[in-house]
Parts: sequence; C-alpha cells; structure tokens
Amino acid sequence: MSELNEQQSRAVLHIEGPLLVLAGAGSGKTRVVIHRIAHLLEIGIPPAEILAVTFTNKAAEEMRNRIRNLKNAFILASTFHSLGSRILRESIHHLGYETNFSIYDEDDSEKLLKSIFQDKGLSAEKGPLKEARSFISRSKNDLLTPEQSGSGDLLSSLYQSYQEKLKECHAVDFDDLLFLTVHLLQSHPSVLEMYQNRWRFLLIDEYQDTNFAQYTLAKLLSASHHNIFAVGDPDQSIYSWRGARYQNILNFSSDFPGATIITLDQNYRSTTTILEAANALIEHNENRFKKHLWSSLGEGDKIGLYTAMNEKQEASFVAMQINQIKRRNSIGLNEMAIFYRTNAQSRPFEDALLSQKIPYTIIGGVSFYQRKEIKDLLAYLRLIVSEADLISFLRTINLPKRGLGPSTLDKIVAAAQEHQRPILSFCRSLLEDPNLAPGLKLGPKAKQGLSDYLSILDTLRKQQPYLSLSDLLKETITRTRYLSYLQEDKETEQDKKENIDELLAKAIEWEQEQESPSLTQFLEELSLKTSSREDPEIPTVKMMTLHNSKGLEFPIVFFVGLEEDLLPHINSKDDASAVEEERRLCYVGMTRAKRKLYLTHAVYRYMWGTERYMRPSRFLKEIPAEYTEKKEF
DNA sequence: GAATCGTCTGTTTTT
DNA sequence: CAGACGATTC
Repeated sequence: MSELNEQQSRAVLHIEGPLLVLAGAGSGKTRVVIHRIAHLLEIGIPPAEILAVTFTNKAAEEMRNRIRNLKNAFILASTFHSLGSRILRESIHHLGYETNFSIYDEDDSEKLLKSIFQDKGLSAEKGPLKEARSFISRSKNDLLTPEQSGSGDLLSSLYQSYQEKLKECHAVDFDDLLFLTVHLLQSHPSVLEMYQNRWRFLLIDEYQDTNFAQYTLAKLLSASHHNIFAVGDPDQSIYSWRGARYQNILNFSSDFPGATIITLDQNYRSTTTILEAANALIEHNENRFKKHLWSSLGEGDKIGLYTAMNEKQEASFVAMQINQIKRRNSIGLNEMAIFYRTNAQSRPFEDALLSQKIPYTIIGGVSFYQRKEIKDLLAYLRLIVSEADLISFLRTINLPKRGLGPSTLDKIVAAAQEHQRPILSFCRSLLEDPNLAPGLKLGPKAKQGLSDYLSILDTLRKQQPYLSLSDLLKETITRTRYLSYLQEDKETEQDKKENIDELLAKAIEWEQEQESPSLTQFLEELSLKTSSREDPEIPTVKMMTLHNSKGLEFPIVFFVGLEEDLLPHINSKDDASAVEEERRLCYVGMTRAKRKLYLTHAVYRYMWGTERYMRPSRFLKEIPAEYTEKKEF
C-alpha cells in the first residue's frame, strides 16, 4: 500500500458499490486493478466470485497470471467476447441453439452472407456485401433485432435471413457472442440471476471502449449487487468504429446511482517532455473533458523527429537507431517498439530489420489462425463436432478435389435447405437414397467423392473419444491427405507445412496445460484468439498497430508514418469526430513511450503500387517545437 | 468440373 | 503490388 498514492489507495480499498476510475495514460491503472483484486481476496472474497473483463486476451492472461502469482488464486479474467461464449456454451439452449455451436469469424460470416445474396438473386458485389455486413454488425452491437433494425427494408431482411441461416448452421458470429448473450439474459431472468450470483464483483477495464451491447451486459450482470468497478480514459477511446461509445464513461454516475468517481492524473510512465507533448496534442480535441496529466519523472530527452525521403529510408533509419541504441545504451530489443497506423506499413520495417539482423515480433497482424491451411484444418475439426456447419462443409468438401464443383454443391445445399436438414446428415441420407431429392443426380465421380468425404469425417468422429486432441489433428491431416494437397503448390508448400507444424505444436502445448481438454474448447479458444505466439527466449523488437499498442508501454518507441491520409487516415478526413479519434490514437501511441519517443514520416510513399507525395501529419504541427529535435540519418 | 489466364480492385483500426 | 474473382478454354 505504501507504494500507492492517495487516489490509488482509495480505489484499491473500495469494496462494494459502483466505482469509476478515470485513469489517465500511465497513471498506474494496472497496478490499482491488481491490488484491488488482491485486496478483495485478502478480506475473504472467494476468487470464483470475481470477474474481470479486459479488452484483449493478452491483457486477460496477464491479469490471471499476476493474481495467481500474487495470491495463488484463480480468478476469471476474459474479454467480453470470451465471456459471452462462456455463457452461451452453458446456456444457449434456452434460445433454441445447439450447445456445440461453431463461432464464425468475419471471413466465415461474409461467406454466409454472400450465399444469402445469391439465394435472393442479388448480385454479390463487394460494396453492397460490405454494407450489409456492417449494417448487421452495427445492429447487433446496438442490440437491435432484425425487426427493430428497419421496417422491412432490404438490409433488415438480409439481416433476418442471415440470422436464420446462422442458426441453421448451428453457428454464431462474433457479434452474437455479445448480442445473443444479452438477449438471453434479458429474456431469462432466472439465468441472469444465476450469473449475478456467480460473479458478485465485476471489473471492467477500458470502459471507454465498450459498445452498447457490452455496456448492457455489464449493467445486467451487476444489476443485483451493483458491484461494478470500471476503469477507463475517454482520451484513449479508439474503437468507435466498432460501436464503442465513450459517452458510457461520462454517463457512469447516472447509470449507476451512488457511484464513486476517482481520478488518477499522475503519470508514472513517461518523461515530462513526452507527456507534455501528448497533452498539447490532445488538447486540440474540442469534444473532450479537460484534464491534465503530470509526471515527476523529469524532463528527459527531446522527442526525435525524422523526415525520410520514402518508406524504405524511414525503415532503415529506425533499424539503424535500434542498433545504435542497443550498442551505446545497452538497452535490450524487448524494450523497443515500432507503432504504425495500418498493418500494411509493417512490410518495409520487416525488410529493414531482417537485413540489419534485428529480431522482431509482429503483434497482431494477419492472424495465424486466419491462414488458409489453418482454417482448412480447423474446419475439418469443426465438422467432427457439428453436423450443420455449412461454411466449414463448403470449405472442405472439395479439398483435396473430390469432383464436387460449384454447381453440384449449389444443388446439394439447396436440397438440404429444402429438407430442413443439417448438411452432413442430409448428405449421408442422399447417398443411401438417391431418390431423396428428385432433380439432384450425382455423377459417379461426385458420388464417390462425397462418400469418401463422409467416411473420413465418420471415422474421425468415431476415433475422437479415444484420441488426444493433437492425435486427432494428426489423424485429420493424414486421412484428408492434406499434405499431398499442399504439394500442388510448390511455392507455398513449405511455409504452409511449417504453419501446420506450428498448429500441431500449439495443440500439444494446449492439451498439456488444460485439465480436461476438449475439442470444442480448443476450437473456441482459437477462434477468439488473434495474437500469435512469441518466443520469450529471444529478445525482439515489437511491431504493432497503434490499436494494438493500447495498454502497453516501452522505454523506446518509434512511431512511424505520421503523414496526412495515413494518420489521420484518409477515411476519417471529412468527419470532425473521426479526426478527433485519430488524434486520440496518436495520443495513445505517444503515451506508450517511457523514455524516448521518435516520430517519423516519409515524403514519398508507395501506395497501391504507385509513388505518392505525402504531407506531414497535422498532428506533428500540434506538438510544440520546444519538445522536439530534428534527427538526421 | 477443373485449370488458366487476365482483370479488377482495393487499404484503416479488431474481438 | 497483390490477392481475389470471373471469364474462357480444355
């Protein structure tokens, strides 16, 4: 306790009733949260009654570990989405869904939506498809059912069909993990009561980034006991595009009557220079609650500004600086990070670091689990669990080629739909009774292919109870002849094989960690997990998007690509509030730095295959010159 | 039904 | 530039 300042101690000692901690960047928020949980445990609250909701899986994992190390106790720490899936796995039958539902990612749900467009005879162009996707997503995040989302117009009827089809597939999408959970709890008071009794102390991190569904979920779960402990910072709200409403944090005291509000405004992370520069920047936001963070860590170095000719030079500059800092100041690579606005910007940095032999790790990025070979295999695994998972069926049925092309599949799917049967069991019946669907005749090749396919799945399903997860995966790879399928493309074969090995390693590692590993649980975890694994043995420079940097800190930060149209991003240009969000994003990036911050931009940059002239970001001009110094190569 | 070639088209950010 | 998609041919 002696390490805490007065406001921090007040927050830590808070026990019952609603509390909001307005925690500025670097104000010791994590420390408060951990100590507060520890305190609850000390006064005898059972760990099982504590639920901590964080924004990322990584943060959840960290919180679990710290509590375990500190108090040897296991609390439930998860993201809103994992929490939703946990609740649904247990209670979704109240809504008439199967318990073994699949979780569809963006890719899967887009495919499903596309098939709906085709069913309805609409042209499935990207534009309209995307529009419908985001309409549906937005509606769910705002807790609107298809009926509520619009009166019989096209979009809401697409939403309606989409939702029906998901259910037919025994699947839910990401947004459903929140939407259906809230729906379930609202429509079944006894279920709600069960969870309210289970988790009597609720902690919500990054409260400024909750959307309406998440906010409602938090409210529901705490409605009986009001023990909600929310932490957030409106200046770091950067997810409005996902439906987040930072107003939630401003409305906290009216939402939760009798709420205590504690402000943490002393920064323990950054030098005064970095902090004042960030303060100056964020003060350009009109729509903002005034606050001023201060630091007692001393002035420190000036912020390094570097103007590169192009993105290649920008990357070499950073690589060179990294080597120099490492040599001269003996600072490890783990202490350094590169932040950018878009994932595509990582490319030149990868090249530069590679050529300078600097090991790096990309946090986030194109997820391992989104790679085709991984998704293919996971789709097979899903089908072992689910009879109805249409998207996984379509993904795997002709892979390797089994003589079932688009037109045959269209017919099969339509017939299954007509008969209202899960896709796999329909196919099985179809083979037994060729007259099942008149007008659907399978050629000998297709028939053989389908029968091969089904018997692979049947065998795997029969073996499942006797095999460990990793052996089941191995068996899947063998039986489906997946590796020989990969040989068709010699270019990518090696990479993909390595990825598959990694998946196997992951499965082995996972089943060793779990007490009772189940396939369903494994699949669930993988579909919710985005971050790829890193080797803790080797120190590496971390590269990530600004969004991914939230909640982290590094002694040395290279914040790159500060150019108009990139930051603020071109899509935010005509919208004042969107520009303010970009500014908050910039603020988040800057305030991650503890000792030294570099801001770089390039004059020319290759985009869409052509060289573009880039103007320095307006945000650079908003940082007073007294805090910065120009750097040369 | 499968393979190949060309055309288009697009890029935020993520659970 | 790269990946996705469609048209064309076998």
